[in-house]
Amino acid sequence: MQLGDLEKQVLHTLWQQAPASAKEVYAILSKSRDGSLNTIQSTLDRLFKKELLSRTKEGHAWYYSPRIERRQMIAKMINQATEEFAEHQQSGLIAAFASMSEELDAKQLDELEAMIQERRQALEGR
Amino acid sequence: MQLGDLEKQVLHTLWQQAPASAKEVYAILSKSRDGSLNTIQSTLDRLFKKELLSRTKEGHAWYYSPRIERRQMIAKMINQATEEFAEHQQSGLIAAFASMSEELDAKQLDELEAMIQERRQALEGR
DNA sequence: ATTAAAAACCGATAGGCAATCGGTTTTTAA
DNA sequence: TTAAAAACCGATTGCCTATCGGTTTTTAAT
Repeated sequence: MQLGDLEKQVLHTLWQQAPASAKEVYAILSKSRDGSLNTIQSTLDRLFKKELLSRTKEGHAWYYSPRIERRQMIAKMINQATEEFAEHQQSGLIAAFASMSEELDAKQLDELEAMIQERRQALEGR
Repeated sequence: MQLGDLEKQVLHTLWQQAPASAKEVYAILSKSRDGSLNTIQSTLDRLFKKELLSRTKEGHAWYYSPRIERRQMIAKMINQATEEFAEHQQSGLIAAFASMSEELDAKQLDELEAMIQERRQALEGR
């Protein structure tokens, strides 16, 4: 899944505020970039066709929402990256750790462990 | 950094066996794909210009090697993904964990913790 | 119902980049 | 010196994003 710059900006916008119509997205993005409403519209359309957005008709216009959360998107990208480059298919996160641990300091390791604990709790509570 | 399919295949090849000349890479890749030596040559050239490969002249031909290890490449892709999509720039790995932990089971958590321990050892030993 | 405005939809175009390869120049070694 | 090998150059194709003009469809007001 390859995303262009504008597509990413539109996704960002919708993660902050959804659902939103083409006009609304345009209103937000036109503060920081040029281009016409039509361009936003076809970008929304492209994202919709890529199944990254859902949409419902509210009154007159389509209202778009992301189909996946930001963090799921990140997870997806990480899985994609590791699939493409890792030797043996391991869990994306395990591969990620193997690849990045050398840059982590003690504090970040603490942070990670805290998150692991949290996750363990969540697993137990079922 | 955007990489095409062939570029990835060439990188894979060189991670397995480097340095290698265009001819050597071609010999390996032509087992599983069509295309001419020239195509491999220009792909190597593109990767070289992208600074993903280094090369030295050994005798008659250029011999190419990856400039970064596989795992560094993965780390790079992960950092790129998180930069593009994360809200606040946190460490790529921390973002990754936040994004992916929900899919981890107890066994994988154990694995992660083991790696964290290893990393702690490495940090102490200095 | 009619019509004007709003929005969606369609199609064309430009630009960037990977992949591809023919042909030419340069290098090497016999 | 020259034939073979390799590098280098340039052109082409195809794919995809971004862009927007123009047309059709939908909506809402009179």
